[in-house]
Formats: sequence, structure tokens, C-alpha cells
Amino acid sequence: MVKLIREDEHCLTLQVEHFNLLQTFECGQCFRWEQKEDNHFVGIVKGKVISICQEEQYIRIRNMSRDELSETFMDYFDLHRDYSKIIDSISKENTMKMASEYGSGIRLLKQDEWETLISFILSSNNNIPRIKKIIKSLCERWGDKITYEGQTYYSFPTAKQLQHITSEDLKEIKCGYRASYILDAIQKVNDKSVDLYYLKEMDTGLARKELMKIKGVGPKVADCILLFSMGKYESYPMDVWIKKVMEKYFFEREATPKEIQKFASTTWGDMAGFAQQYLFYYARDHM
DNA sequence: AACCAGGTTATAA
DNA sequence: TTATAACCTGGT
Repeated sequence: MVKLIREDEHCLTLQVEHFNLLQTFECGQCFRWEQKEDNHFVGIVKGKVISICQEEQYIRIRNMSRDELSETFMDYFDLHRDYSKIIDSISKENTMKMASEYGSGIRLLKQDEWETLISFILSSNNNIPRIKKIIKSLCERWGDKITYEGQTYYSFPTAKQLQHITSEDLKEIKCGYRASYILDAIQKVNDKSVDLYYLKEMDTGLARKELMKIKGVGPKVADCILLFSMGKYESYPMDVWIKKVMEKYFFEREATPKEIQKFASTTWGDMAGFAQQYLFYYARDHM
């Protein structure tokens, strides 16, 4: 599935099927990848700046060795997985055929649990530009400075790095009422009353309950964390877009969250999370 | 001015 | 268990 085409100085070229950078970054799972003028995307994975560009099936990654490719990059972009199999298995009717074709280059990222937790707490009742702005401020204020090709970037601050910040600090970066949620997350992760990095080993339902002990983490945010950072692919985050698109194409009427969850679970089972991504991406452009 | 945006919380039926 | 109002903030 993944072929290493070329290896230059700190630079790799891959050939991959079902991998589109724009789709992967625009399908609602992440907030930090930046598109540069020359069609490059720059992001930070495990504290390291990575620059990627794409032409059709060819992916060029700058600032990356072969070891780093197999240790972090492949995993982060879920490149070991055969997405044509997944698309086949969930595209049993017209809507999913349409949606999975439209977003056929989406990959489900495996992001850092902490970053995902905080990012999606901030996402609640908020809009994307503001979410991105707040996360950026958070990183610039408390993250580590990283210099890459003359530009300055910042890592996402760890729970440890944030352990002494106050509500006032968070208000300054315009978190609003979510400030108290963030403080609760910092406290619970640091004192291990929620063992964040162990949750992926647990049963999905239990892990979900654990996440929801944190203030500001309800069903939707919990499902996002499970799906985007813990590989819990049966999760089906239900936001306003998913509700709209499901009601239009699968119910042809109003439906309750419970009905929708049940439908997703019985129809797609442990592939529901992939279906959610295709539907979300499709809905954002067609509703 | 009123309403909305990747929901959650607190309260009440 | 399910329904409703209030919520920081910035944009329309």
C-alpha cells in the first residue's frame, strides 16, 4: 500500500493510495495543521515540525528520516491500514458510496490524547476559526518553542507544563467559560484521577465513562477523543452536521441522538468512526 | 440587535 | 431518562 519512492537528505517521497492531505486535515479531526502558500502543510507530531506536500499519489515529507517514518509518521497518518477495504465494507448503499468516494483520501489520524482532549473541550459551542485561534494562543504561551527553517513553531503544552496556570490566564486567551473545564482536565490528568494514556487499553465504553468525568467532556467530545487519538473506531461522534446528514439521507425525518447512535452501531459496527468521517466531510460541503 | 457556532451543564418535568 | 435555558466570544 505504501511505497517508499525516494530517500534524499532528510526528505522522503512516498506513494500511498487513499491519502489526501486536504481531506485528512479538513474532516474535523484536527486543528493545528497549517497550509502554506506553496501547497505545503506544516504540522507538529510528537514535538517535531513536519512539512508535507502532495501531488496525486505522491507524498513528499521534509525533515524526516526513514526511522522516524516507521516510528511515528506511519502510525500518526494510519498508513498501515487498507482503506479500500474499509470503504468497501461500509459502502453498502448509495449515501455511503457517495460520501466515501467524495472523501476517499481521508485518513483517521492517531493524535496525542492530551492535545485531543483539550482541543475538543475548546470546540464545544464554538466555531472553527475561534477554536484554532485559542489553541494557537495556548501553544504560543505555554508550549515549547521549535525553530524550523527560520520560522518559529510551538509544541502543544503538556498537562505538566500547564499545571500551575490559572483561570485568569485562560481567560486571556479567550477560552471563555471553558477555562474551568480546562483547569479540571489539567488537574484530573496530572493527579491521575483520569489515567489518560491508559484509556486506549480499556474497553471503549469504560474509557468513555472515564473521559466524561472531566468537566466539559460530554458524549460528543468523549467520542472525538476516543476516535481521533485512541483508535476506538466504533465511536461515532455526533455533532450538528452528522445529525443533519443522517436525518436527511437515512431517516428522512427528525431523529433522536439515541436512534442515530443505534443506527450507526448496527449498520457499521466497529467501522462506524470511518463512516462518521466520510459523512461529516460530505455534509460540510453539501448541506 | 439578535442569532449563531464541531456541546455541556445545571435544573426540572 | 429526556427536555430547556444559559453560556464566553467574535462575527454577521
